[in-house]
Amino acid sequence: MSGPGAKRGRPPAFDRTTALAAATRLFWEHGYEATSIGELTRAMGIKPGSLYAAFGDKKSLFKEVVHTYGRSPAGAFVGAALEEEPTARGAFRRILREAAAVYPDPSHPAGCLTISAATNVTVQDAEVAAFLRDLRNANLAAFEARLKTAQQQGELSAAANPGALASYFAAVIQGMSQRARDGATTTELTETAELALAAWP
Amino acid sequence: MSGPGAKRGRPPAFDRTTALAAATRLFWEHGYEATSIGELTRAMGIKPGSLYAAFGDKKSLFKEVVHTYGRSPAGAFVGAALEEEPTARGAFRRILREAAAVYPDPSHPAGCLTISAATNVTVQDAEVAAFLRDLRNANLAAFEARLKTAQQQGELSAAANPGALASYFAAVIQGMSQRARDGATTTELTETAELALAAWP
DNA sequence: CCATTTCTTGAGCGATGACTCAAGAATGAA
DNA sequence: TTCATTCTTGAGTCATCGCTCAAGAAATGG
Repeated sequence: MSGPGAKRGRPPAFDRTTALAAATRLFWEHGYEATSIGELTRAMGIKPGSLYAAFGDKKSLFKEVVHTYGRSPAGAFVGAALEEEPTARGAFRRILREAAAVYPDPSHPAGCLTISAATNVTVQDAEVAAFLRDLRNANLAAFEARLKTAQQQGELSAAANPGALASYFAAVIQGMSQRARDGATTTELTETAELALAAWP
Repeated sequence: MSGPGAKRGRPPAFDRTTALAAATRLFWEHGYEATSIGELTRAMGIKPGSLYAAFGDKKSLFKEVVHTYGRSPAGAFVGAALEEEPTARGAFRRILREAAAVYPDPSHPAGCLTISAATNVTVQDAEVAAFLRDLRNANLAAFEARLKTAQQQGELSAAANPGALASYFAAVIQGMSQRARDGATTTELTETAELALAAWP
């Protein structure tokens, strides 16, 4: 008797989700190139052969890590605020305050994986750096789009500059991630967030 | 006949300063670990033996690079502004505007070497990451000291929070460096700088 | 001239990087 | 039981890593 979901062959000896979470922690903490396959297999509790069979090569594993990170609470709060908050000002206030709470949270590595995991790469891994940079610049574009909408709806004055504001908030958020990795606390980053909001026109 | 400055032995076939500049470009662009000895020797125009004789090991070379970078225009403008400007507000205005001009300058790699050259390191090079982090946090402390002085001198109101302001400006500057590496232009970063200054109490 | 000193050079060291593969083990299907 | 399928395992691939060293070359001192 076999259920409809029964798989043939030997079943995997590890849980794919928890293994991916272990890989996420390592990439988050040390970045793409500074995390070796040996460290990954040890943390994930599997051998190289199993890793390559389940996730493909190192780049594929990293991209899957980034993808799931972007759907996790620590990675999705920006998009959620942009979608859920009725006003642009409310959205950026929430983004900055949540960043101040999330980035130094000791339950995971400090800062934002997308911001800091591929800063230093060799030439042959330039593709990985470009992958994260495109994600960051897509976020910047989403900021600008939200601010332009606010301007059209009258929330933001016609004299305001949506592109400049978007670039400013992006810089502040990326800086907050860096500061969290340098040891800044939630209290400190909350003060930064409130000061940053003072620039709202 | 020998001049008083005459050195014995075979003279070096390369200029130490230009070789160091070549190493600086590589570390600035790719970071500490992503720059190999092979790339360094090729860019510096010397062989490994000469490099190790002249600069010690890779860590020593990197620290010397960071040291000279900190004395170059691109690395010294922060300290110069803090010392030379009569008011704290003038100092931070100048720092932010110069950062907007320097970070995307195409005559050298984008951003700040101290901020981005050791973000992703393996465990055995944690010392290098700590070395740069200490420099960044020393800069933060200098910010706070300057703001406290301004408060004592009456430039800054007693209600203002020097520590919070220092942390805020540090985050903005680190974010501007990141944004420059992501392709932000001087125009864009100048707008960021002006918006950041709006937070001044 | 020769001796001494300093630098260059090319070969090569051991360790580690990402990655592969044949052989064995664990399952469902027939 | 036997087969087919899927996963695990350990050994091992080649390339590159940081780094070293003996031998030779280029300078000065005597």
